[in-house]
Amino acid sequence: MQQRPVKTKATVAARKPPGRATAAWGNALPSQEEKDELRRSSILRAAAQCFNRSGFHGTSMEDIAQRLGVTKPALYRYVNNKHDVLAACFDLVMDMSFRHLELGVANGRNGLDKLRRTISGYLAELIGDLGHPVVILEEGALLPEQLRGLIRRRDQLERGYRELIEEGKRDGSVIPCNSKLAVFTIFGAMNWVPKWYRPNGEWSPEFIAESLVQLITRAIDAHPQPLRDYANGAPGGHPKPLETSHA
Amino acid sequence: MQQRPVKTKATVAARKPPGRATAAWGNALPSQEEKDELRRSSILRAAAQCFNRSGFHGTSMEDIAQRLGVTKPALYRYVNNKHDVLAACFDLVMDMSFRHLELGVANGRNGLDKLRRTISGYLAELIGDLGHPVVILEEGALLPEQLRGLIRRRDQLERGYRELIEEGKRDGSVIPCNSKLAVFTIFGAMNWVPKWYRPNGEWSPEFIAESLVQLITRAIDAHPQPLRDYANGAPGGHPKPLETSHA
DNA sequence: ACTTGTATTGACTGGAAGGTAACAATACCT
DNA sequence: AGGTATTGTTACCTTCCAGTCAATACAAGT
Repeated sequence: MQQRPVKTKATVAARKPPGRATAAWGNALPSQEEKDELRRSSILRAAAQCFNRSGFHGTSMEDIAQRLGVTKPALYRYVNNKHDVLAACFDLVMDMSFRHLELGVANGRNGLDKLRRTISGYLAELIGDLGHPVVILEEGALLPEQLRGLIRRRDQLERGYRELIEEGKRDGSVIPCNSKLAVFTIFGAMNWVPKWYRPNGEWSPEFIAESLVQLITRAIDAHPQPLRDYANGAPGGHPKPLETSHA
Repeated sequence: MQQRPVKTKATVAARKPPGRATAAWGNALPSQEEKDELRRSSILRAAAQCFNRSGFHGTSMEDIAQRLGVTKPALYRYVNNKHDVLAACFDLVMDMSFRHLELGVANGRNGLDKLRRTISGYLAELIGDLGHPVVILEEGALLPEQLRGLIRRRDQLERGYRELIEEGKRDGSVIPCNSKLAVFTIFGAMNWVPKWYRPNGEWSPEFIAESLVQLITRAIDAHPQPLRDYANGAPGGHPKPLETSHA
């Protein structure tokens, strides 16, 4: 019996288990569904890297395949089409964003502290692994219904950020300000990172994440302190590839 | 005698003047070169709008032509190819950026004030006319030599910003901070504007530009004051097209 | 070794888009 | 009106790319 290729999570779940022993090796080695999902997320990571570099339309499916050492048709066993790949990337970014928002809300002591933790977590993950789907640009490439879904989630995320700012205003940790504009400013500063950050640069990821958080949140901090640990003096630093320079 | 189409400024300058009277109407109506240049910049404006919305690869030459009410081949009378259009757009952005930097340097009273004026001027022009070529994204679409030129100019611009920050550190208007990171943060916040700003929104361009400048520069302000004129309270505001929401 | 289901590929198709060339229309001068 | 430079269009060519399919290599159980 020839089975159709596995494409979506739903399809994966619907496949009936093969006749093979289902729990040999104590489930130590990945099951069929897990292997599929592993490959699928590999594709998403590679796609995100390409999209970040060249944009959606500037990336071909062969580019993605090449990065994985396979050929284009192999991808289509795990994804339906290019638009779904982009949408899935956006989904992952939003998942990650909400995760850090929840962490910040849970652990922060006041509005500003919650916001700091949220931003810090997001930045750390963003910087630590650019393979992570950033893809904040190119939303316009989504199909209309996909775009609607993304906008709904992004608006929800922005509301979460704004609520932290409003909370900070009430508890006195944040200055009076327009929370919408503040969030836009914060998002801009955060999402600009992939434009200039490159691994093997002159700063460690931790330094960058921490410094950026301090810089960004100082704009709305009711009791601004001097920045800690700022690397001052001549940047000097290591040379970088020309493509991104910023010297 | 059939003349080849006019493409570049150089080509335009090289054309010998026609036998027609050269200064009729007291030069009140545009000369040939001026007409060409007008149409050329119309193309660049339309292209920039398309690029901002859909990215370089997501925009076809027919999209640009349609926005101008002509057909694709008409464009090629004034433009060599799509990459040149993109490069020209970037050039215009850089011209504008440097113009405001020089204005800020000339008129500001100290480092921070110069920076404020620079940012304010840039933002005002950016917001006032989104037709202005923003195109900050999609640099990767440039051809290698074009990219080299852009990076050189952008690095120069960033250096100009950094020098203002350093000056502010010396004169006490700016806190000790890493000027590179500060500039990246500022650029991110500024260049994110096209992502969320739409005309006919709930705020006036002046309000947005002024509020953003205050927010952004407060991050490195040695003597931060409360924000002036911030629009507080419930955003309420007018509904916006769904595509961009941010509700 | 044989069989069965899995994973990947080479070859192909249709459509979109950059770019060109010959032709048509318009404006402008005499 | 007639001629001429200018401006724009229709038709076309070529390249690139998303997506498909039949055929092939691979893995694993028996």
